[in-house]
Amino acid sequence: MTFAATRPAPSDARLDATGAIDDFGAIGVRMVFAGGEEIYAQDEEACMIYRVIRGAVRTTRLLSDGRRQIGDFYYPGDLVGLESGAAHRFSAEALGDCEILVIKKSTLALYGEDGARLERLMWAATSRELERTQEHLMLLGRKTASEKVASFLLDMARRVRGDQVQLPMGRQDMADYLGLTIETVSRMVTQLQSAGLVRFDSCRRFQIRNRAGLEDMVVA
Amino acid sequence: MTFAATRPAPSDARLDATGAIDDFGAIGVRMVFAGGEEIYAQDEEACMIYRVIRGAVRTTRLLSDGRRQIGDFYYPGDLVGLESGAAHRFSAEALGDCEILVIKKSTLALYGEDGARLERLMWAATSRELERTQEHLMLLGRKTASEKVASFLLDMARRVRGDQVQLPMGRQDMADYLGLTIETVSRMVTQLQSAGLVRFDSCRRFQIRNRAGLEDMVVA
DNA sequence: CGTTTCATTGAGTGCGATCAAGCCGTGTGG
DNA sequence: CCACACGGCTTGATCGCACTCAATGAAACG
Repeated sequence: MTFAATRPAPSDARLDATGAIDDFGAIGVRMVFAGGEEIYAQDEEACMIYRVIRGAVRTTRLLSDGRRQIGDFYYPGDLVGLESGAAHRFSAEALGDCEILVIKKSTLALYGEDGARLERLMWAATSRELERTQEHLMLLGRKTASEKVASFLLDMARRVRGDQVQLPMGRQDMADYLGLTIETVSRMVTQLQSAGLVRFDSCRRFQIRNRAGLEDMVVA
Repeated sequence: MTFAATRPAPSDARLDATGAIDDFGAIGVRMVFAGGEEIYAQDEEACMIYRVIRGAVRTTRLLSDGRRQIGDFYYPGDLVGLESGAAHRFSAEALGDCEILVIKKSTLALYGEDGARLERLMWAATSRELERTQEHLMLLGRKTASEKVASFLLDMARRVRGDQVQLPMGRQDMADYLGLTIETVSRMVTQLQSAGLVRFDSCRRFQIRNRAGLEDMVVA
């Protein structure tokens, strides 16, 4: 099984227009980021929250010696940057070109009743974020490499309607999310494919061939 | 280096009296739990929150084949059980005898302005919880065994005033928190002690001998 | 067509897990 | 008071999963 790279086109973050999507109404500014661009930095003050409109985002944390951990991946509709009271523990980066609604937290207070409603939404989102992080904890602490990759692929498949799944991230990002090396991820993918559980059409596109079998790997 | 067991005395959970401590005022009921007793179960509906008054609590999650992950340890003043909207992802257990203030979430609404203030407190606590969990993520995903144990001991030492630290948990709990086996934890402790970084007077009591050296192990 | 970048594969290593004693402090009963 | 058993901790020997190092393959781009 051998697939190769797809490179994102580099470009500048551009201010676009005042955003206007469902829950967050006209609050905030829409921005466009190119693949790999930083949305906010680790240790930066956390005064904004970000909502993905199009594309995908990853949050990453770097150790001084270069080891990297990805906190989570975010997709259209998700809120990014809730993580903290003061400073961001992770940085956020565009994963391929994407469009982000940037909202200043302090402005929410100006919107009175609506602002309060949005704050409740943020709390709910923070709570869900915590749940996902706890699930991630279990995966990192107590699952084997093949279980990690199987869990990940199932999780990705859950997000889409059809059975074709398009991955917005490369193998290195998967590895840094799962606490593995890129080589191990690659081997596990090959192994899952050999076992007939999944089928990769290209390195970023797959379908599940045997959902029950895949779910059995994940234990519980 | 060889230390042995200290066994907790078994007893029943007893209802005590209506609690009355700082922020949460007279809301809630104080209860006493014996070491090892379950405070709430995995998958149980999450309608209560719990505040540690005395003793310590661990949250744990079990995989069907017995693998266990500890989410976090909680100490006096900490809120437990914020984790979720609907059902608890982890169970909570007393770690040695302890005293817990149990608060029904729905009653907070009855307290009007005060209730709203407490809800804000809960959000802040949820946010802090998320931060701690993210730190834990980094530890599980990208740190070595010795770094994990060193991080843990530093973290425990941060909680106390003097330089004598008393651990409320045994080696198995440390292992399940750090994503290691009990044997590896034991070896790393021995190793840190041989290196002159810490000194264990008994298996649950230690002091830091070389803080800078210990901090150097943790990378960043 | 060469370069670049990411993915896959192979060979060998090492860290942490597993299996198995042994140790120590505590509790129990003669 | 001592003998013994029990549970938690430590230590040793060995194993194996995932990492490391290295080479190759496959697409995208100038």
